Amino acid sequence: MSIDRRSGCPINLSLEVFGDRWSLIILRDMIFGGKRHFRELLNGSIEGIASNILADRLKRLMELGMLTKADDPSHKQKAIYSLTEMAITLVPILAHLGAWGRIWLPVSEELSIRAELLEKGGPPMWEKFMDELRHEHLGMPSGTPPDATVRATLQAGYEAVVARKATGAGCDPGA
Amino acid sequence: MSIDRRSGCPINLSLEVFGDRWSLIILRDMIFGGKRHFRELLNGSIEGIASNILADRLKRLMELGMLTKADDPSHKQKAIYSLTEMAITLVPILAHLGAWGRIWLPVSEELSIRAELLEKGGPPMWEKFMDELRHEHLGMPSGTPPDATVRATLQAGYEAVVARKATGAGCDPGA
DNA sequence: TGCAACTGATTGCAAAATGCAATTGGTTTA
DNA sequence: TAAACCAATTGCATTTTGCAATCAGTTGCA
Repeated sequence: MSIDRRSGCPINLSLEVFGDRWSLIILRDMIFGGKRHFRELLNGSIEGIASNILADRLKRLMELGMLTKADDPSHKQKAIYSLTEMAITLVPILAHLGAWGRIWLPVSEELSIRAELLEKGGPPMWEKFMDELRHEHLGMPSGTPPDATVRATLQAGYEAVVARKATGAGCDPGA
Repeated sequence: MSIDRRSGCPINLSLEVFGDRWSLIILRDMIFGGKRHFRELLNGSIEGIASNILADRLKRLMELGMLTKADDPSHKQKAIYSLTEMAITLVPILAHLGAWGRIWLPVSEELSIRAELLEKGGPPMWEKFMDELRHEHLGMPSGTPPDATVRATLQAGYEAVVARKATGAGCDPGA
């Protein structure tokens, strides 16, 4: 399950890191969903990852230097997974990937609003988001108040769409 | 082998399109290598794809709308594969992926020079490259002379590295 | 103290994907 | 007419995946 090294081409090597069905999903949930624990990733993923696959990919991503693991002081069995700088710099790629998917694939509105906001925010927003992730995961200092984070902005956009769709679907008593 | 639709998330859907070991390699060889025929892709790929996998992925990429196939007028059995606009717009993602891989993974110098040049060229170079691909694959008009193409620039960079490494390795009779 | 719920995993097993070599039916070239 | 070339396809062994059940240890609560 380690790297193959079929060739030294950067695209090939990148593909060997996350060219599978689950690795990037896990990183997405950690980056955009703020998930740090095994259970959060297991139960929180809408795609429904199996626990053995999750365990395997977490191990693999650690071996590849994308994640680190630490004990959670609040619970002797709890582990906290952290993104490394290597994983944090994936943000622009995820932003592009989301933008591409939004154009060409049958995305759902509520799940693509984050991609839309991130695309509109452009590189400055990505940089801000990466700084927030460095603060959260690497303990770097941060100048952003907790209520003005990029993640909170994206989450608010998501919730606005969900709320609007709920009323639009006939749940609004005034309609 | 068609799309799963585990969720409507743009990143997930993108992953279902090329979240495997070979699809993006094939697209890379078509985009950067100018490969259009089955044999070119089969024998030209340094990673060594098997013919059944190649056939399967070409079929799948056609079903997904990333490629089209046409008869080659020069040979009744020859098929020409063309990129669609959907595939051409992958160029910025490939550029980012190459840049990321170049930083974090053990890339080889000769295979990463293209990624370096593409990164240095930035979005203007990517746009020019996409226009060239539209000309080649979609028959759009082009204002770029054949010797000043982005692909030719990248290829020249590659060959310069190969030549330098060959002399540096002791093949230079004057050394 | 006892027990259920929760922690990060591991195991067994069937199904699917992969990689390899050989082969297919047809076309072109020498 | 024979050899080389064309885009695949087939058979088969190996590997990976996905699912359900299970594991041993920890915590919170009655």
